[in-house]
Amino acid sequence: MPEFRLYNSLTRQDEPFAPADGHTVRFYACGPTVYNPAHLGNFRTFLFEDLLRRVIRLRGWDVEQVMNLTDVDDKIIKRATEQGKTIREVTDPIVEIFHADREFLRVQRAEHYPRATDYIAEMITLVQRLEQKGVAYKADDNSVYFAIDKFPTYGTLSRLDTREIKSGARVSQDEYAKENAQDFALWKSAKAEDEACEAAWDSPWGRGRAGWHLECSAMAMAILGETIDLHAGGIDLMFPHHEDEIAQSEAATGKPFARCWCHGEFLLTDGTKMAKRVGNVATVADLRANKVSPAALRHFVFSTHYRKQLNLSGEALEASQEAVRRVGDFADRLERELAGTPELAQVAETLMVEATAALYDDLNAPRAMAALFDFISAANREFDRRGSDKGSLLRARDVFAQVNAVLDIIPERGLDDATLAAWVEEQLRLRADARGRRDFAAADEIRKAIEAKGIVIEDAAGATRWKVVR
RNA sequence: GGCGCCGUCGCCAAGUGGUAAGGCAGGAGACUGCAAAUCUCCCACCGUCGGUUCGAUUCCGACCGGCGCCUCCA
Repeated sequence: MPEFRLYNSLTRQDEPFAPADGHTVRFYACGPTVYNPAHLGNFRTFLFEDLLRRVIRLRGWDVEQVMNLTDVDDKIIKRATEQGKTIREVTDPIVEIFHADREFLRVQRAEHYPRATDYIAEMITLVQRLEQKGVAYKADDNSVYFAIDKFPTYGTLSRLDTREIKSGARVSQDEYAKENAQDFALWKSAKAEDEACEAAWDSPWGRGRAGWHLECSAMAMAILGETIDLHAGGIDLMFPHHEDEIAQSEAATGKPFARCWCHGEFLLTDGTKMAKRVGNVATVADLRANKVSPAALRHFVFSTHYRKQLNLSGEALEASQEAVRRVGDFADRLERELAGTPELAQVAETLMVEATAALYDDLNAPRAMAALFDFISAANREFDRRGSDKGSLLRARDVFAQVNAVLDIIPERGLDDATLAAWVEEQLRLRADARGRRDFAAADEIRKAIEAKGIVIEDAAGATRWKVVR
């Protein structure tokens, strides 16, 4: 079995990866802040994490994955205040949308989706541990901060020299309570609006709420343990979020927080980062409105390596839509065929070897997909030769299923509409009659009528097949 | 100012020190009544300029162009 390798942001190198216990990968992925439906940029990261999860399972390991839901932060409080709601009333519907979108894009369910507000006690305990270690201090504003100069290795992940953060960087001017501009909040004292929307809790430092960075450390350690195998997220989280997670966690436990860090690159639109502030976001709702299939989006995302920026365009999406159509047609054929040639088994082995080699090589999905398309061509060729080897067919099905269990890019079938189906079958009977009479004009008329309903027909040797294409 | 990434066929995109995967689009055939699907064949010398090397798209340097992080952020 080929070695499973991942690029570790911590060492900036490809490294062999295996779970510490040799069995279960303890995996933490930073999740969404639930004040707005996640956009496709967010989902690119979740798709990359889905790929990672599925490849880990292909490799034979179990996964215990945590994805947090940040359900208390400035933006949520702002929205709650504007709408006169509690933060829970703001976040609950968004959490539902997140899961619906997630399912739509076939992102597998993680084992845990902890909400930050359900782990306040763990966060308070963590802050207390940090106070005991002397790396946290309470400021005049009743907030608690982490003193980064008490944590000498601060900056290791992002390689940002704190002394160099100057000209281009904007440092918030209003947080004067901090001893050092780089210190970050562990616990924020409550303001009136926080109380109004139920975003404040009791603590040893008075009413307040946990800082954003703290939740990930607290929940990761509470659910997965003090040293986890894998921590993933978008590249933008590397600094300061992940840097701060490392500082908090390791200062408290004295142990490494995550053995391997993985960061996914951005999705761009029109050449710039997809972000609400830029106003170029696209969502799963847009995808649905434009009838882009989830399989096509997955193909599109996986056609570029996860550590490379990817530009979203209608053209690229259409190419993926078409590519995935081919995969779907082949999947149908694989089901339909009764046997293959002996060579088909060999072709399947090649796919298995090449796809796993690519996937285990730092999740090289583009290469795995190339292997898949090579396989589809070769297998089609073998089927055209009309063999009678049952075993090779079964092997081809098995390997195709294994690769697709990772990529999951077979487009969904058209909606089951019994009335429409009956109508199509009736039309096809009429058409068959017309063709039998060699009345091709009439046959073509019928085909046109069927195609007008978004259905394409294929005259095969025995019968005529049809499928919904839109 | 600091840190980092990228520039490969019309579009998307892998990859390697010894003359470039795959997808989409396109062209020519086969099959078909015609289509559709499928098959066959065709379709790039890797941003520019230097350097290292027997040999570089692949290493080094400079330059040009694009993007990101350093602030909430997937």
